[in-house]
Amino acid sequence: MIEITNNIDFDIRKTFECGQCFRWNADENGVYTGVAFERALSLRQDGDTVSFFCSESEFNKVWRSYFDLDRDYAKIREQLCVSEFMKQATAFGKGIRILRQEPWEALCSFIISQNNNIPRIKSIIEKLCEMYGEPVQNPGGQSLYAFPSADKLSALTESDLASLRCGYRARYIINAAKAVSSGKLDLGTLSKLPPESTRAELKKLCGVGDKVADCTMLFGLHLLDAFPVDVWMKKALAQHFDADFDLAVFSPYAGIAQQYIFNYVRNGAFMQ
DNA sequence: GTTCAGGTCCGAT
DNA sequence: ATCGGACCTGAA
Repeated sequence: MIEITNNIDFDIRKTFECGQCFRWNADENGVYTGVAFERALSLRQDGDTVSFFCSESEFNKVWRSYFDLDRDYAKIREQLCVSEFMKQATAFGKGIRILRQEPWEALCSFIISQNNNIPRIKSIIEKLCEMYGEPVQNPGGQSLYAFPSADKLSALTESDLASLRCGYRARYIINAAKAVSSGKLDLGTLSKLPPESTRAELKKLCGVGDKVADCTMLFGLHLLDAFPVDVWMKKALAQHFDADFDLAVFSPYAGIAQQYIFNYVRNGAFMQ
């Protein structure tokens, strides 16, 4: 087990519940368990101490980067405090960190998320993992599965995904898997292109528009300036920002700003 | 029965 | 270029 102490800027609940990911779940004791990079992890938090139930080498090799622990979010929040609203949003979201999720998982998950609600999104993704993901070792006992590879999904047909009940998105998933698996879309080099090209490449996929492309960039490619705008963000921008507001003031962290704003308008009334 | 949910596609202007 | 309707699904 690894403990991070005196940890003033990492709140695992906020990080997992702020809407960026779909596969981390808490048990009745507040212990979160999830899977990434074909590994299961459980972790818990007491005050400013976060305990990772894994070896030190695994923590350093996988999870330190996954949780973006070497970035100074306090400093970024200072930059983002350009208005009273942003002061409130950043204060409310203090402790959120943008996860470095796997590119394919992010792309596929946000394709599934379109015009859908969160409980269904989660259940579709879990079913997808149970059906086609590789089982991972889990000291905690319960069966856990990795997110299925694009290669694996590229060999499926829409009828193979029928039991997911994901509707018209099944076609999008398989098409995207084929593009990635064949190399037509190279997720490995995508983040090295100019951001507008990255976005354009993603949007070539059927079922990937602005929102899904931006979520893939922010959450899957860790391009922190990507700024996904969904219905909640539209409302927030209309209500709390001038019409001529220039997002460039958030650069290069517009995506982190987005997450604070989204979390504040979406969860503000219910969490604290 | 209707509406809604972290949008996108497609055809009509 | 922009706009509106259709779209799988299942919970409320």
